[in-house]
Amino acid sequence: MRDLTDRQRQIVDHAIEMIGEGGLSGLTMRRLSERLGVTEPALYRHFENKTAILAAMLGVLEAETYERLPFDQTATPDALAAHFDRLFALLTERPALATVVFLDEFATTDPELKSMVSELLAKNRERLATAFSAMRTHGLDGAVPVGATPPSSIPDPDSLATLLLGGVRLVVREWRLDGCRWDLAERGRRLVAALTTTMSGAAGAIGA
Amino acid sequence: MRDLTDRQRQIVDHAIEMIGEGGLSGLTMRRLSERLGVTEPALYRHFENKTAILAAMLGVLEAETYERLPFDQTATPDALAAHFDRLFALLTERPALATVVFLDEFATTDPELKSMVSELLAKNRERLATAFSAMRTHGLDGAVPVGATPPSSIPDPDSLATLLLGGVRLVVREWRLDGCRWDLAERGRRLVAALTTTMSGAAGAIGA
Amino acid sequence: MRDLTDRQRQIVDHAIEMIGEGGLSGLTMRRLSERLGVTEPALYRHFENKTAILAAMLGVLEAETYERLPFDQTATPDALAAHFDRLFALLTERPALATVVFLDEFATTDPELKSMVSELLAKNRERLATAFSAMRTHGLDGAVPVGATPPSSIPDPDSLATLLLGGVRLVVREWRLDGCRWDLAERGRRLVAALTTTMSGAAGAIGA
Amino acid sequence: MRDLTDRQRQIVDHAIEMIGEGGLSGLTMRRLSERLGVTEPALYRHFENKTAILAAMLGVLEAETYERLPFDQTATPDALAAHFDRLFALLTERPALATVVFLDEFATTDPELKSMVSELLAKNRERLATAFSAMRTHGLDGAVPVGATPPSSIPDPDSLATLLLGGVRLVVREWRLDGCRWDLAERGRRLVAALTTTMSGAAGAIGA
DNA sequence: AATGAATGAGACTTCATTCAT
DNA sequence: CATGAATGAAGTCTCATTCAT
Repeated sequence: MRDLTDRQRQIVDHAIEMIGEGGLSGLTMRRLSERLGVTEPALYRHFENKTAILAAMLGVLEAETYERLPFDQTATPDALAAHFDRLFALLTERPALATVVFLDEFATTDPELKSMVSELLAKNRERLATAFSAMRTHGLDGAVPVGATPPSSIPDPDSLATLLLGGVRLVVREWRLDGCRWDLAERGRRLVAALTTTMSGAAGAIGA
Repeated sequence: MRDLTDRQRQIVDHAIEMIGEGGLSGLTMRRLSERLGVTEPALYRHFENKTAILAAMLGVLEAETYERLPFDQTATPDALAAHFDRLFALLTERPALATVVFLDEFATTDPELKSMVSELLAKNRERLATAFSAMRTHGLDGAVPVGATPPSSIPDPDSLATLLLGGVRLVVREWRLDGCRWDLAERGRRLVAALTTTMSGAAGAIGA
Repeated sequence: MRDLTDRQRQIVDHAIEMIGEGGLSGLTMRRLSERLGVTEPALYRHFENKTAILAAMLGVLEAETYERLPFDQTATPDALAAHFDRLFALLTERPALATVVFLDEFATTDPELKSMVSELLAKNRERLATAFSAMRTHGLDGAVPVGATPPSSIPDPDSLATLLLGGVRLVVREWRLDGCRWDLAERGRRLVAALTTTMSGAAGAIGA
Repeated sequence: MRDLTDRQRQIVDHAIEMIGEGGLSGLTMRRLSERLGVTEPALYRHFENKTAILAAMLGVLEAETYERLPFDQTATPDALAAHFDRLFALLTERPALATVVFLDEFATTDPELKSMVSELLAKNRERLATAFSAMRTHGLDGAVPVGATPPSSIPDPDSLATLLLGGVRLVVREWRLDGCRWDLAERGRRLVAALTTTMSGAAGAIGA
């Protein structure tokens, strides 16, 4: 994903906002150009396609999400919670992202974008799964010395990752559907806690 | 709107299939009529407009999903697992539903549909939440006598419901994105198990 | 080429006329629809594509040209002359055809049409070549009895066909470029005569 | 307009190549500028507009064709054959010219170009006609002394010129349509021979 | 109950060209 | 001499919908 020019970045930003407001179908070249105060053909000087705009958007999202939400080296429940706290804060601050980040509509529209979304999704889940794997190895508090018996009761990291990511997606989605009227951060924190405390209980049971 | 005629039901069925193939944007009145072997105006004999078709579709989905997937009275982890097993079987058998059931695209298109989707989603989650509540009250095996101390380590039923529902949605979504090429039932079972066994561990720790 | 409906035929006729006036680039869906007194989308009820219209046009041209210009069984110079007389009369009567019949622009626009044009051209030339072959076999007046030595001085039928067809095409083209201001039939007759009399002379020389 | 600058010449050359590849509609200012490695406005430094480029192109073609294909003073069949041999060699070497040289599409686009094409065509034909006239006067081998009775069987020089030029154009066109896959020189030689030998036969018959 | 024909709005895209820098 | 940014006009095509029959 080559670096975007200022204008390109501007276009992408407006596109995100528009999708936030009216979904993917709310983003048309015409309306996008109007919002930028130019005519439609002007957009084509900066992007080859509408698809190119969407692709750039995915790139920006990936960069922004990953850079603004770096994953802690130490994979503890607290680190996880902090990570998602930052995510919820970001989405609260810029709700349009909430529509776009979890954008599965893309999948049906353009085959080219389909794989991009697919990959992005997979990468997200793998990062989480890796974190859960680490917890299994080093203990939930990261304190288990190397070589010690892992608390094997922590199950299938992949499934845990799917549960957490899916849960987060769902809560964000409901928040959007409800017009962002309630406190996403609070509800989200409870969600993440629900998983991590359950795990703590389970791990503690064995560790005891 | 209730009690669809045969023809209406036929239309809705084809619509489901078409959305399964090409997403919401893959469903056009033209293509729908072609698939039914009639012309477009014919559709308007049976439904007022496209929105009405989608609304009817949601109704059918609700009925079909809920009727074919009755919730067991006994809210035990096993009952949950069985429930979702049935869901995965249904989706494997008729993959088009996988696209439609979790259709959030709807939200952006039509305000009328938006609330329908919202409600459907909420109802789903509440049913699950109720189940988790019951587990908290009666123990995971449903054997805790009324009045006994609940295993309080089972957290926030709403969050658990969101995690499970979200996780299921996500796994189904990935399955579709991958072209339904892997075994949804197997992967899904692992997912549900991941949550219930974690809960068992936690509950057991305290109960012991 | 399935039979065209009345409306389709109407569209094709107007298309021919428009190409006659402004070349292939003079034919736009917008202008075509305007001339028919309808809006653009109406055209798409009758033809899938602009290409489909052009293809139908080629079909009509082939039919009309070949049916209105049947080739005499007896392949004599006079028959040839008569044939082309009919062609020149047809073009004079409906000059738009002159632009379309020899339309090579098609070749560059649409790969699908390219082969249609190619074939049409080849068929035309082959018919002529067959006629020249017959002359070689049966004599220019068709009177040489079977088995007699052919007047071998009549050369390469294919080349003769190319010369004649090419000459006719060129004269028609010049006529169009000059705004159809001179007598195509007269000039065309001289052209055909130039070839056939030359052949007569040559054949006579040997036959003598 | 005369005496193109280096840059102008470069532009025209690329334009020829592009028309060769995609027809007149394959030549756009955008693509032309891309191929030259500059932006569009740069082209307007060198030519007033697209028409000017095409006009310059016609000029170049005329010059190049006529200069590289000088007409022999002696108008004999052999000289004609040699002339066209050189033409076929030129086209084989640079097939793009084949599309451009006989470019009648031009006629429909721009009235200014229309007359240029018309004139070019006429000049071509007249040169040939003059040659045929000379043959009529001086005999096919150029040996008939001035004042002798011309072999009157050689008909209408104008028509002969049209036949030959038209035939050549057609054979070149078919060669292009077939993707330049066969030997143009060989096929072209046969074509020219077909006319000249026919004439020889006819003339010989009388001359004898 | 269905069709044939049409429509208004609007989708994405391309073209030749211009203007300030 | 060239660019970056933009434009007006126009291109083909699709969509949901309507109306007379």
